[in-house]
Parts: sequence; structure tokens; C-alpha cells
Amino acid sequence: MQEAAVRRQNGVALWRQIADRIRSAIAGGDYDAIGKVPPEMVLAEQFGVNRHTVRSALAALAQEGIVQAVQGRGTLILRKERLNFPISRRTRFNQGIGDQAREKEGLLLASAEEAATADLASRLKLSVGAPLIRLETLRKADRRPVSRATAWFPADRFAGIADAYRDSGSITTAFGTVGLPDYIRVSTEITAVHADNDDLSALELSPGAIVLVTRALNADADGVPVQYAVSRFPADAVQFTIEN
Amino acid sequence: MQEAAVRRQNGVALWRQIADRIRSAIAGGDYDAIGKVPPEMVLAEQFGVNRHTVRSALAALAQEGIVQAVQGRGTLILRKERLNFPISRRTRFNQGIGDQAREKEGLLLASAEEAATADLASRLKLSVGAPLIRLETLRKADRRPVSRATAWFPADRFAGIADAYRDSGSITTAFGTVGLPDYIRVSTEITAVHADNDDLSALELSPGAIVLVTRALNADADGVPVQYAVSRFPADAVQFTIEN
DNA sequence: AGCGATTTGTCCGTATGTATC
DNA sequence: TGATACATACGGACAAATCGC
Repeated sequence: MQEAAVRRQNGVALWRQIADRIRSAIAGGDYDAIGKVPPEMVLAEQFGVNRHTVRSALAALAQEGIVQAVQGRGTLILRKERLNFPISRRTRFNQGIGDQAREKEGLLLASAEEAATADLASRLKLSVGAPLIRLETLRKADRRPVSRATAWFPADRFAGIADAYRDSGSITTAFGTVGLPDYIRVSTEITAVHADNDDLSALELSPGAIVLVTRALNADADGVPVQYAVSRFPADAVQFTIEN
Repeated sequence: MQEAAVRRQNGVALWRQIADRIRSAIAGGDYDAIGKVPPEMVLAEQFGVNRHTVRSALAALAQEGIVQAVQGRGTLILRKERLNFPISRRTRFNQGIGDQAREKEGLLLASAEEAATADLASRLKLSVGAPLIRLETLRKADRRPVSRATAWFPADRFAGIADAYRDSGSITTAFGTVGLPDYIRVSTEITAVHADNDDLSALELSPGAIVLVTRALNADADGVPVQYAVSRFPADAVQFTIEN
């Protein structure tokens, strides 16, 4: 079967286009039956390129730890994950992952107090300049980074949430310790962009990778906004589902 | 202000990385105040590259019709859109766009009858091999392609839906003419991948572009599946919002 | 154990694209 | 505008490892 051809001389190296496609195919389960990638010659034929070009693509994937080439046997698939995040009124990060990962971590990278910009103020229904607490977090599942997020909270209502998050690694738990037993996801915006430099290092991606960006607003039971968060997920590793 | 540096020699040409970043900045409204891109020398400084490299990036964006360089004035922004698609139980494509575009089009690219694969059968709650109608559609807003979709319908229940769609350009209307007055969005999966060759031509994208992929299931009022659709949207031009 | 087929690893050389100065 | 350095992509040839018969 002839694969849809890659495009030449458009600023994206052939080996990178091919690496991206193979990575997607692995995540999509296309090679599950054999547990390895087709032989280099076959891939070269499918993509209409030289075998060396396929080798460059596979070398990049091996660098990412996704595959491992073994002389004489083939190129074995080591890692193949795509976490599913349900989005609903009850969206909770850690619960959402559920049993899809054994080990869940929430790291606090940084925290600060700052004044609400016009955009933040309107989303959180505060006045411009109102004090906010900003948390920079990195979440991991089974040691792999699955999202990095910037979250803002009204500072007067949730003093101490930074420490609470650092200790628990969970927004839900942190909310609980500062006096909010429950909250609800009001709205979620989803876009996708190329990974920027910070994404590349924080999420351990390679250049050209895609990140899914969500902008989420959480509120308490009375509908008063309690958190606005911008989260960035490696697109290869996650998908979102909305159940209506 | 020093921009986060672009990465060299990682399979994506500098000019393309910069083009992607500028395109995102335009879509994000960063240059709305002046209506044009900063001068080439300024951009070169920000990204830490030679001015020629910035020129290659801007030339690519001009080719896409996003900017236009005018000698003596600068590089003007021609087009800057990001359509918002609400996702809910009542998700309707044309209504969802609402007044975000004046002109809405739904084109039938192809239709066929085929047998349900295991995946399709399980999603539509049919038996494997059940007859399905497949529609390939392209939707445009203000002449710009905003999604291409493949949709499957149970063939026995919705015979004639291909013609109905071709005539109306609307799934909702087509359902109405074949006897289904109302339907409900049951679930939506969202992922993001690099555009493949078909995306590039159908959605008029340039290589390296990102497409948002949705897999949606619609059902009738009794919860019986009536449609399963895989849609692909140019990530630069759309975002999704989920209101809970 | 031997053999051939399959598959990855390494080397050569050449042409073109990318980026700087 | 050229000159230069490096990355990308191709083509071919052969070595080395694995597997099934």
C-alpha cells in the first residue's frame, strides 16, 4: 500500500515528517499486532524516500525512547501511550487519569503572587489588579510528563494553596485544605499549537511536536470562579473526551 | 525582550519554526494594536537569527495569504481568524459557527456505501458488516476551509442522506429530510496531529501545520446511534469550547 | 550445526537546501 | 551578491545480527 507521500522542500525535513507519522501510527496502535515497526525498506517504499531517510526518522524516535532498533530483528516499539482525559463538570486531573497510570505526580515548579490582568480579571470575575496566586505545575503519569499548567486563584480566598499543592500534588486536595470541599468545571477551551521551547524541555518533546492547550475555568458550587488554568499536553500522549 | 530561542538543525528549518510562531502570534492577537508584524530587523533580533531567515518565514506566510509585505510600510496582517466551535449535547456545525462567519458552505466531496468494520460497528452499535453510508464532506466559512469530515450512517435507516446533504450542505437539514427531526451529541474525542497530505490540499495548509481531530458520535432522542464522524480542523483557525 | 533470507549498521560519494557573514 | 559551513537526501555496497528451515 502506498502511503500518502511526504512533501519535500517545505521547511520541514523529510525525516521529521516521517518520524511524526510513525510516532502517530504507534500511538494509534497500527503496529500492535507485531510489536515493532515495519522494516526500513518497507517504510522507505511506503513513504517514497530513501532508506537512509527512514533511518534518520527512526533514530529520532529511538532518541525519544519510543522505539529501539535491534540488528537482525527489527525496530521494536518500547512505549505507546495515549492517556485519555474525560472533560465534564466533574473534571479532576488525577481521577481523570484513573487507572490509566500507576504512578501519578504533581510537581509545583513555581508560585507567585501577582495582580489580575484584564483577561484574567474578566475570566475570574474580579476587578483588574485584584491579587492572584499563580502556580506553575508539572504533572506526570508513570514518570512521563503529561501536562504543564499555569493556574491562577483569587489570593484573598485561597491563601496557602501553593503550599497545599506542593504537599499533596493535587489541586482537588489543595482546594480541600484551604477550605473548598468541591468545585465544578465551568468551561474548557481547546486549541493546538507547536511546542515552544519551554514545552520541549518541560514535556521532554522534540522540535516540531504538537501540544494541546486547554484553558479551563473552575467554580465553586455557587458558580463563583475559583481557578483559571492554562494547561499544555503533549498531543502524542493524550486525547480528550467529552461525554454529553 | 528576547524571544525564547528557536532551535537549530533539529529537522525543522529555522524559517519554518519562525513562520509557525508568527502565525500563532497573529492568531493570538499579539499584533492587533498595530495591524502589522514587527519590522524584519526586530523579529530577527527577537528570534536571534539573521534577517534573511525572517524574510523566508514572512515569504511563506505571504504565500499562505496571511500577511503582505509592502515596501516602506511594513508587513501587513491580512487575515486573522480563529473560529470557535462549542461542543455540547446540542452541537450543530452550522449553528455552532453562528455569526462568526457570514458565508457558510457544506460540500459533499464523495459518498459511498460500505460494510461496517469492527471499530465502526462497535461505535454505532451495529453488527460487523452492517451496511453504512459514508460521506466525505468539506465545510467552509467565508470561503476558507474549516473542516473536512468523514461521516458514517446506518444505510438502512438513512437511505438518501447523501443527496439530502449535497442539496442542503447541512447534516441537520439532511437528517430532517430523511426522517430524523432531532439528534444529540453523545461523545466527542479530541486529538491533534500533523496535517497529512490530504489535509494540506483539502484545508489549504502548509506542511508542518497542525490539525485538530474530533471523533464524534451522534444519537437520536432514544440514544440509538445515528452518525459517527471523524472531522479534521486546521488548528490555526479553530478552537473548541466545552460549556458544562 | 549450516544455510539462506531478512533486517539493521556502517561506509562511501554526490547533489541540494539552509543559514550565516 | 557571492563565499562558506553544515544539514538534508539520495544511491549503492557490504558487514553484522537474528531467525526459520
